Amino acid sequence: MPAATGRARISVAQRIETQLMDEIAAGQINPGERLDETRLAERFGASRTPVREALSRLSALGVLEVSEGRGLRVAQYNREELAQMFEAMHEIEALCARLVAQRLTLLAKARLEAAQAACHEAANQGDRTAYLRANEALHFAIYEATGNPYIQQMASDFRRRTGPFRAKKFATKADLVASAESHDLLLEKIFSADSNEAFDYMRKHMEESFMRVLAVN
Amino acid sequence: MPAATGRARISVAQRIETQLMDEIAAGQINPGERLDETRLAERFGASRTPVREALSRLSALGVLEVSEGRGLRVAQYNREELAQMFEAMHEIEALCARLVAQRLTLLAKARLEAAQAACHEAANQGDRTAYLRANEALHFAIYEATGNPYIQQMASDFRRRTGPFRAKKFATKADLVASAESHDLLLEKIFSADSNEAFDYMRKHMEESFMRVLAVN
DNA sequence: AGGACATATTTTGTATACAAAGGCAAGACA
DNA sequence: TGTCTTGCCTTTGTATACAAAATATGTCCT
Repeated sequence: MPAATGRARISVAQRIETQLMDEIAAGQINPGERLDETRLAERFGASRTPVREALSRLSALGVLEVSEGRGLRVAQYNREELAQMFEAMHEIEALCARLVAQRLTLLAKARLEAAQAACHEAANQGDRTAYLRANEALHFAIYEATGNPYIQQMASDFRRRTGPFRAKKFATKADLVASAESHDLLLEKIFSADSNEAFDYMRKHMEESFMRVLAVN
Repeated sequence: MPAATGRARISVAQRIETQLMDEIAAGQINPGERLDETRLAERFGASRTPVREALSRLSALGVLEVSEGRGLRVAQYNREELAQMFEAMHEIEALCARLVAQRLTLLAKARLEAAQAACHEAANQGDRTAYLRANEALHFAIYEATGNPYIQQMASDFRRRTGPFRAKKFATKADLVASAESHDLLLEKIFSADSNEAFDYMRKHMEESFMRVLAVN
């Protein structure tokens, strides 16, 4: 197919990959759901080749897994696996918090504060969707503030993989507000430049988060 | 990779992927080197399709990167990027050491000791190739001993990505012996169940390692 | 001789065709 | 009625063909 006109050098395979990734992270496609190449090809108006490429990459990233029988499914975890994955994410996030506390730049601090403000606004309005987005943005801002793109990447990957399971965790407005307040404390620790405190608090924050996840999964 | 537990039905694409991964990690294919689909297809006696799948997955894993112009190359890093990547690896390894110290099982301990014995043997014989393999095995044993497959995966990925740069680091027999002795201390800390000591010492060990890498890259 | 334009070649990306491996269903036999 | 077998059919994996983009090459004109 003639590549899309204009300067968009994005390949069909890439488009499909990011689209699927987004839908999976947002929980629009559920864990365990099977992905049929032919159907996807049809849906995206492309052939199976770019679809396969996208699926292949996603499975390399651990977002998809090979089904026992055959085919690819959105990765699905039992409670133990969930716990392990969240443990990994906790550790990475705590590591990030420590690093940020150690090397916070003014720019990064400003970004963190802006992200946090967005969280509070969404929480106060009880806008669940907006809060989810703002929450993600805040965490990504923390990763970015480490100044280490590899750590950032690693943390982002985990957040994406756990996305489907965290999506349902915020039920009420009170949940949102509580989460935002927890962020306040977290940022306070980070800004205090006490890296150990930041590290510990992030672990605490993430554990709380995981308990909520367990409650709904 | 969650290698299928069932039958060993290996696809051509998988074979190519692992083969390339091994060669890259071993430094047989150098960073910056360009990978030509057609040539690889020829070499593996397959068509471009499975080659593309393998390359695609490897690039998703960060082992390959898209060249500025076009095409895929083995990922190549300048000194700053190298430092960042090694920092990430250091942190992950230190994290592993801490976790292992916290939750060491007898089986894991036995495995670690066996791996360490293999290191010593290779070092004493001055067998560089054998030492490299034994060294890798020891580190992988540490990852495995965390009991967390996701952390294990993450650490393994980093080790593979940094593989090409660490490959040349052991020049003399003395280097090997020194490394093996450093491992002795590391395992001692881990076995002592003092997770903070293990964490700190692993960082130290990795820093030393990185200094060597910088010297040759 | 030098530059600009055109053409060839290389290379990537996508589509389609084809083959093989399981699963599923229907029918046969106990 | 239950189970086993057989054949179809879906789905995956690989090959090949085709199209588009980019770079390299060459030629022509000034």
